[in-house]
Amino acid sequence: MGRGKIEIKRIENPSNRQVTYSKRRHGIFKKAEEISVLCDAKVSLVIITNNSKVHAYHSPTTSVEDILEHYHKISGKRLWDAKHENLSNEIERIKKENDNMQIELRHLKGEDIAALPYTELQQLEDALEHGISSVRDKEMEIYGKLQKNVRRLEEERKELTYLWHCQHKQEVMEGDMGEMEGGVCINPQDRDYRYQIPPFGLSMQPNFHDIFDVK
Amino acid sequence: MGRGKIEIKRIENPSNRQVTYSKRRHGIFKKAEEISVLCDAKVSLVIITNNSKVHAYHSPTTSVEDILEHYHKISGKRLWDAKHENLSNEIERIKKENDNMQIELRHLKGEDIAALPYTELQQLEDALEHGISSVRDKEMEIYGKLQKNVRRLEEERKELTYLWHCQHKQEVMEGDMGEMEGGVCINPQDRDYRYQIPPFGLSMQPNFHDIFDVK
DNA sequence: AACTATTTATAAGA
DNA sequence: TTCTTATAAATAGTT
Repeated sequence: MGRGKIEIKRIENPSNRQVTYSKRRHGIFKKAEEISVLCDAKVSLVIITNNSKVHAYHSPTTSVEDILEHYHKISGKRLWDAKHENLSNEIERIKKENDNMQIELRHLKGEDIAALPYTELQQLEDALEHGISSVRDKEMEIYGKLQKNVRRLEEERKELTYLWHCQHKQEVMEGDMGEMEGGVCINPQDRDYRYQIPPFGLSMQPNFHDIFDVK
Repeated sequence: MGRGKIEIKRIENPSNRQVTYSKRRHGIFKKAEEISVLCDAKVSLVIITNNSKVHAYHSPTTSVEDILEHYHKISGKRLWDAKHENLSNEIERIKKENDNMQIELRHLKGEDIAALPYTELQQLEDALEHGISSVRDKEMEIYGKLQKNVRRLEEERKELTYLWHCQHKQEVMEGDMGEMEGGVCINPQDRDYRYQIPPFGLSMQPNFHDIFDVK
């Protein structure tokens, strides 16, 4: 039906193919509508081009879902039932896993253990022992780092306090009799923490973050 | 396109409708195949008559599922009904829950705690302390019941041994001088465990099940 | 996007 | 039903 007969095989020229697609799509959609009206039938027509463009026609009173549902029921093929079943199975599986974990958790927290046999109680006790010792190890480790941090900060504070002390003395002396050579005026070996509260605003007390940020 | 032009509206005469349906179905299926071949497109065409007969054409290389999947993705319409979405959502939710529990469990078992802040470690320790004390309470309770059970069985054994003892004596006496009145021959107050191993086959040792089945 | 020669589909009749 | 055939409709190639 055209100026010439064509062979039914892939049209290699892309623009020709595109033109033919447009024309024939229009045609087939019209046919689809006509058969649905004339013959009182439900029609679902979906076309996907090789560039993944989708064109679809569905007879007015019915949704895609309805038609496919019907199709899938009658054809006996499982379209999405399989998926549905898979999902359901997975939910079952995960829920079971969930329940087991829930039970284990509750047991570890000492709940719902009334009905447990003695041997399981002992296993539970072992697990808890192991857990608590791990946690305590970790706490000790953190505590150790904390102490090291505190010591380090303490050292720094002493150093700064000492330096401030020297500086102060020097300034006083400068006021009296001019410059003195060098900034160090006390033997470093002898230097010690003589000023409990540093007289400058900067607090040398290690704060929470300094202490706990130990990783 | 026929002997006369027809109006596109439902054909009321059922046999005419049926005839037209057959002819046009043949026509549209042919068109569907042609467009799929000529234009290298995937086609899904499903027709359902008002008597629920289903006729379908699908381009050869693709299954219904593929086309629907594609259609669903690209059109953004929901081919999968609410059920599916609900199932998917539930899976997501449960998986999340699962993950959280998994983490909590591992923590309680002393695993993966390296990166935990100190405060959480302390909470963990508290939880473990609480758990272990519950478990130990329960163990003690069971132990108590066990002891009570053992005592009870011990009592029963004594009783039976005592009774056996009387019976035995009586039988011996019967053999000598006939029947004696009553079965009890020793003051119950005085009865005691005089026979370490009962001489009958029935062992009075409480078995594992007797002891541990204490709920 | 129109046009039109030709093919194709099909309505009505047998 | 199915086959036939006159005719409507679709469309290939062209402009």
